[in-house]
Amino acid sequence: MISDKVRVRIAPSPSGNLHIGTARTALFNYLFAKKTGGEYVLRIEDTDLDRSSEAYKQNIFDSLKALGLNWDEGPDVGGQYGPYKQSERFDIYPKFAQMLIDKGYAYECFCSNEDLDKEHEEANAKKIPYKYSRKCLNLTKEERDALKAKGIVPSIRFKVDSKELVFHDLVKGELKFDTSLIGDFAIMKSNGTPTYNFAVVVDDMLMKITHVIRGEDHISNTPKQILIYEALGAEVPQFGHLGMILAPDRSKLSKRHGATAVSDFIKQGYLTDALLNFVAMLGWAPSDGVEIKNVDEIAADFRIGELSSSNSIFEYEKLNWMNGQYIKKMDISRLTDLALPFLDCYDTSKYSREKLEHIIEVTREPITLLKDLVYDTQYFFEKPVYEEDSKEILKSDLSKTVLEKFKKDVLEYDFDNLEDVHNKLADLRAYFKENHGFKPKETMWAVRCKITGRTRGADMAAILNILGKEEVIERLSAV
RNA sequence: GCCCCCAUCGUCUAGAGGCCUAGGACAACACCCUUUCACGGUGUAGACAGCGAUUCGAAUUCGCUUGGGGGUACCA
Repeated sequence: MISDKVRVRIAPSPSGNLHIGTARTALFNYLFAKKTGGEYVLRIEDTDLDRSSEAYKQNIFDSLKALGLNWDEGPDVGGQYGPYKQSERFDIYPKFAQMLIDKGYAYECFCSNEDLDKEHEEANAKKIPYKYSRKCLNLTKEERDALKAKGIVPSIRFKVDSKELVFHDLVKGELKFDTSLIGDFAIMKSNGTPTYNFAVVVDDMLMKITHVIRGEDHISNTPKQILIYEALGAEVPQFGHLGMILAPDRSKLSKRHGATAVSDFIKQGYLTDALLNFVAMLGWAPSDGVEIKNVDEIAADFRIGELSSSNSIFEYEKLNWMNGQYIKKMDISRLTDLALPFLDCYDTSKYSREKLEHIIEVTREPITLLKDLVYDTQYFFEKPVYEEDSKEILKSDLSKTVLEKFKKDVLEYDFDNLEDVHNKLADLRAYFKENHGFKPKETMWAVRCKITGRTRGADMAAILNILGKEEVIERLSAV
């Protein structure tokens, strides 16, 4: 047995910021571990040194942590099966490759890139599927030594025998492959580093991974990997392949479609809770039909076999809606913490923390993104900027009539008493309705436009309460 | 080209032979509520890709077609 306990992993390669699709894969692994009481490990797959970078690695850490997808074992926290960075495991792979050669499952290949390119071209010209020619399969020891003496460093290829390979996928069901279609593939590059397919198997084996849950772009790697497990004499883990996330044009979600990295979404003002919740609903549905759920609730209801096996399209409408729901319901203090960085274009120091929370509280209702707050709170921090429709409204006789009275009445308002302000405004509406036949809406528009420069915004009483008497009078007097 | 995966409203999905004249959510539209925007409420519109087969009966099973996606590297 590999392990009695479920052990899953998420293995991103640091050749880019944490992609939303990778985040979803991480989520499902996390949920599965959580549900089964298993362990969840993070492994950094940086065998391709040229494309990997420290900054990307850091972004992956930060994003995963921001999402709350904390790992039990990983490069930073350690664990008994480390190291958890492939570049720190380079001494491990050659041993297993050599073992495979010794057992006759692999062989050295001295073909140059040019040789290989030629084989590819020939196959293309003949319109037949490419398979490695096995030119180096039967080289004698003398021939190999001679090649090495010439300074040629070999790669190592896995010898693929023909057979039908079947495995049961956790989400797709039974999957069949004819291995005669797979050519002998490289497991070690001539530079001494392992190829992806080899490194994953060796690591998953050594790290005692029991379930490999990943995107369906890995389906075709799976037979190769199973072959390696078998050659290594290791127990094959269970595989589960998720459908992918596609852009609205049904192509792969990429930068040209906008944000793809979790950190991009966060920068735009998406809440990590909402992001996680949304992405979970791509391919999974709650049994009670309630879609707004936190990770714990999702984990409790999670069954891996219920994952949808088809691709899903990433549309912003629902994400935006969900984000809005979270913003409306989130604890105001926490929301304020998250919102403040977005408001650094204003001098927020003129308000107390209490007042700032109050500002967020009264402006949070209609927003979908935290960055919407920048526009929506402008008139709290700066003088109003009069928009076109407001200017029009203020020009009317109706508005002038209202403001004339309001300006006088306001002296009597108890600005610190929100309820009082509320009632006084109600009186104002009632007065103009009775005496002038103005609609409540029209009365309020006059006040709102004058004070905020806009026709829309937070509750008017709250605005007056926050701004305070002095500021309100000043705005009313300004021309 | 070859191999593999997938196919229910615009989107995310429920549905595992009769409970489906196909349910929910987002978006849309209408109305209600209302000091604006919004929230909330009530409605309307909107889908089983096509064709065959199995069956008394198919969105659900099978086959083909079409469409979409993935893979086909000494990238991961």
